Amino acid sequence: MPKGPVTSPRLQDVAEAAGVSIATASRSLSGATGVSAPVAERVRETARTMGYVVNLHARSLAGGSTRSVGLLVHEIGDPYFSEIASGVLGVGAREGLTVQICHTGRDPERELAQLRMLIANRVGAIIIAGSGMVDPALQAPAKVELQAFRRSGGRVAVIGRHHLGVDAVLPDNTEGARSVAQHLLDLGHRRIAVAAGSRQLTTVADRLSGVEEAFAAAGLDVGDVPVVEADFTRAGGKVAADEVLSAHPGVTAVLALNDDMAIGVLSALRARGVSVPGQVSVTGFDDVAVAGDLAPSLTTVRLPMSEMGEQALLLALKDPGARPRRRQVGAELVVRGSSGRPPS
Amino acid sequence: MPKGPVTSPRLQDVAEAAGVSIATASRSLSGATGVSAPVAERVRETARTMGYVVNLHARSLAGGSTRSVGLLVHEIGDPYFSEIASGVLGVGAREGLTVQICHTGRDPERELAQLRMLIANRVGAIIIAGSGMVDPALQAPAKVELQAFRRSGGRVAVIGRHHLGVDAVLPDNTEGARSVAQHLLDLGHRRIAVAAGSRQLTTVADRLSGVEEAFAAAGLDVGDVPVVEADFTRAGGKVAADEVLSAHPGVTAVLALNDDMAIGVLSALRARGVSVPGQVSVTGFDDVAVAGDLAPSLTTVRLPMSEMGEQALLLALKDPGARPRRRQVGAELVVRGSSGRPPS
DNA sequence: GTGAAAGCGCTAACAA
DNA sequence: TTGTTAGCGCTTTCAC
Repeated sequence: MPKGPVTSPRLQDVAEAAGVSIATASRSLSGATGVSAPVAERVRETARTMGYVVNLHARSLAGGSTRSVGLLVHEIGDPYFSEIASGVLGVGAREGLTVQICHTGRDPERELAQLRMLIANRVGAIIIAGSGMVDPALQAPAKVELQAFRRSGGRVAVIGRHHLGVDAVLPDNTEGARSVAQHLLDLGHRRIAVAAGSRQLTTVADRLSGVEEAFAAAGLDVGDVPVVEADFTRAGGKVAADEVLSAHPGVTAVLALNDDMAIGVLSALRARGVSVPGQVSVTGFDDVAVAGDLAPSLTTVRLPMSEMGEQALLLALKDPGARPRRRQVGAELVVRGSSGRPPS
Repeated sequence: MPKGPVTSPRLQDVAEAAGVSIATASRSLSGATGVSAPVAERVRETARTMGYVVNLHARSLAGGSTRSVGLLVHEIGDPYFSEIASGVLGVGAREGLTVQICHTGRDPERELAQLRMLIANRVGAIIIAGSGMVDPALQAPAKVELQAFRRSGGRVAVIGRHHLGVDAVLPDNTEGARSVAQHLLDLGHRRIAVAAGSRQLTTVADRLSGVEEAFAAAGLDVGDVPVVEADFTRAGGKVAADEVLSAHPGVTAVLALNDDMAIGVLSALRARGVSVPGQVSVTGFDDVAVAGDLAPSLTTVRLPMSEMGEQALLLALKDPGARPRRRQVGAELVVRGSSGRPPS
């Protein structure tokens, strides 16, 4: 952008003003050892009065190191990702790192383009948040890029299951889904519909398998359980709810595979005059901040998103291990007002 | 971070492999003119097969220009800011810019530190989102820093704050607040409490003045209207609601100055068994994505957050004008289920 | 159309 | 403790 006469003071200028060499000035300002205290202080003072700000591009070019990380999310406006981002920004600030955030829009091509951009920016670490794809082929180009990045010294961590062969923070999607399904079964529900996102998403696949596990253990025929696939969003939840109501009118509970869909389901049920949980129970997954403030408040599975973001960055910052590390994080059932006994 | 032997191919390597000079290679890859088509294509092909990725630090050092922008938000986990960020990331991606996001936590000191970091990163533009402080002294250091940044060619735009003397996207807080207050008056409410954030925030001050304007026009004594000051958050909304119920039991409507507080108010009222809008009406401000999905759905004032983010970046990207530009954005009343006539 | 060479602002040997 | 100097990887005159 700036193309004109950009004129910020350089280290050179500070050094001259302070009457020292550029090397001494550099050492003073970067807090390195080997400078006498009074000299260092004088340099810092001159820099301050001149409004000098180090040029990090020059620093990282010369020093070879970077103090920045990249974060790839599907959509920052989505609470799931914004809470993860919050965690990442938090430790980033603590560690003095700058964080570059990019949208992928769940599109492998855009993901790849943004990945390249981050690599071009020579970030020290890349965090990828959000579900992977069940089909490894879709992520193959990204994998190639990432491995080259790691070979050249970059660190990578992902949140959620991926076929990327890197450090990962893994929420226990299967167990979480099993527990919320079990919760509905315990309440006495037998006619349960699942509102799911695309089965191409590993998150959906994992959660679905947890649900099926619980159903199977309860002696239900998994084949009989309607699984409605729609967008993994609020709008998708509405679509799914409408389909459930029209195609499976006897259903007494809708188990949505994320909170966003659950909110859409609640909204669609309200619009149709179906009482929750009186006629139909609804559950979600993730426990986004607003889940507890909905009416009825949403029964869901809590994932510590912010903490997952923190963990991912911390993992990436660690010395690289010989093989990929995994940080399992718990998924805890949170029972609130949207689930109850089925109508008798 | 990476300190070890980082070895990505350099432009030099590509040039050698393609059998051209480094200058020609540079021109070919940056899409500059003055290279024959076949040569350019050959260079690009070699670069591709070698996995070459330009080093943007080197590029901006040499070229003096940057393709990155900084975005300062109070807290990315807050939907208000995450929706703004979404807009910024959107045009950023379209324009091929990287976006660095920082938290300020509404703390002038952290804001200043993050600002310095962005400047050190030599971003081309800085976007600051979120309310400013009524007291200009609190922002004085930031203002100094920003002006130096602009003098050295940087662009700046703010969202929803004044006093900084830069391009600004300004939601019409006063008019929006006036219209929602008028809405409550039209419904017949006379005993209205306001749930406000700190009056130190310009956003709060502006919205408050709109509310008072409406009240005064209706012949109400503004001094009689209880204004409860609390955190400008969900938790603050709960606190405010509790205080309203205990100190001003006759109130028939709570006008919250943002949706976050309104959600807290709704939650507190529900906990106390107060029906909305039967006994008490509640209104918000911002229209965050979830506002329409609450129960009752929230009457509020819509701000086009995502669009505000887009506008701000577009403004910053424009050629700098002689004097600060302002993009006024409308604040539109959205009547939903949380407001109704006062109990008779 | 292509190449040689001079920096961009800084860090990090190496000398003194 | 301080200074000198050689790059980091790239863009961009200026010659050819």
